Amino acid sequence: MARKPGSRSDITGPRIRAAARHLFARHGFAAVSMRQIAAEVGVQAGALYLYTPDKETMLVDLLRDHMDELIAAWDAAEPSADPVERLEAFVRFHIAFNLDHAEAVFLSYMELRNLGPENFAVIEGLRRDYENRLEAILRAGQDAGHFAVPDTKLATLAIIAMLNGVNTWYREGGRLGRAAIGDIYWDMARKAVAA
Amino acid sequence: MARKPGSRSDITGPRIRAAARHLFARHGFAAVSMRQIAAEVGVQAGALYLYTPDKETMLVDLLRDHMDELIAAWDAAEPSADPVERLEAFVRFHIAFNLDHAEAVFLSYMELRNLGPENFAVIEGLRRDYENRLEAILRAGQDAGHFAVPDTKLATLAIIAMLNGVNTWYREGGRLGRAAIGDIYWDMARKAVAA
DNA sequence: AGAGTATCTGAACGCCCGTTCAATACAATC
DNA sequence: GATTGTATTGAACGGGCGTTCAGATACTCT
Repeated sequence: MARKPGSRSDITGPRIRAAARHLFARHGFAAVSMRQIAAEVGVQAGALYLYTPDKETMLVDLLRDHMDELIAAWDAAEPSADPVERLEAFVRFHIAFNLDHAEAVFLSYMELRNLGPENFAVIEGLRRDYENRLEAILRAGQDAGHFAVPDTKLATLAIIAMLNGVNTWYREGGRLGRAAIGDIYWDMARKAVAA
Repeated sequence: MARKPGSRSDITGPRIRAAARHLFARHGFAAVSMRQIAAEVGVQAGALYLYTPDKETMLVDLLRDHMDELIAAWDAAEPSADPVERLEAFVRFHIAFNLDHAEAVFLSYMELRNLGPENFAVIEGLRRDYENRLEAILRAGQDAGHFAVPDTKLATLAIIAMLNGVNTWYREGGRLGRAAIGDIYWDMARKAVAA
């Protein structure tokens, strides 16, 4: 046997990425073998190397694509210029996006330590880019007198950490729907930075 | 060679636990081999099995001991009966304890997925015990009219997630000392749940 | 129909894994 | 100083790891 009927790289490629993302998120990067990923896709391990030079590159590509998508989605949202409304939009956006990309979010926070220094720096830089967008909102609101935070950078990190927490407990079909969760977290975030 | 000079189980045991905690936190449970842990301690891999039946038990013992210590430390603190003062004490306690046990905290959040179902349930139960202590504070403050949270359980999880965030960026000798960090997070937490 | 290219297999490479265990050197006790 | 119990080695077990590559099959284009 060799090439399989119906095989096409633009089908197999995404399937490999999805399988890797799923398995890495579920069991951890180090605990998942190339053979397991291949089995999930239905190919032999050797075939993976048509799509990635090595295992670590597979991970860093997943992380970078996720961070790029996150930043692009927020930039595309283009909410109101008012800092308070912007903050509300950010809170709701962040929760919704993270719930829609739970596996990639999990990976982005858990598997950074499996990256070499240069790959680590790339992902860390993208994360900072995203954080800076929230920090700019807080600073603008502070300057306009709507917010009063003791430390802008810490408030940024505190809000993001708080919002990220949703992913650890949210289950589809649970007590609260996504809209209700957005309402609740917006209430807490708003008050936390209120003047 | 066999038994080594000066060898005693009450010395080697803690050294093995410390090495495992350190290496698991740094590289991840699955990425660390028994031989690496043994090398860090200065023994052969086989010697580890005098101290643990297997690798997973090593991890779950670390996690359970950490959670037990966390809960015992908070219960020993016995702060004021006033909900607002209790919440302030909790915020400062949680940050301080987590910074003092950064590796174990990291493990407790990252490596649960490497546990079998029964071990997972044990650690998850201890975590819930701890969360319930904060939830009780919030409920008491709510009943007394000092707090106004839209959802007590979510407020509990939101505050803990926010406080846990400190561990991801804190570095010894950084811009802010621990006391200042406690002040800043207490300010935000207080306002987030304020009536 | 035939050539060329894209896709995948299957076997192999050297290496490391978690775990077991008989042998053995030291410590503790008397 | 002899004896008993404790702590450890070092080798071995079967198996899985990431990665490479020659060969084989399926599509695509002319």
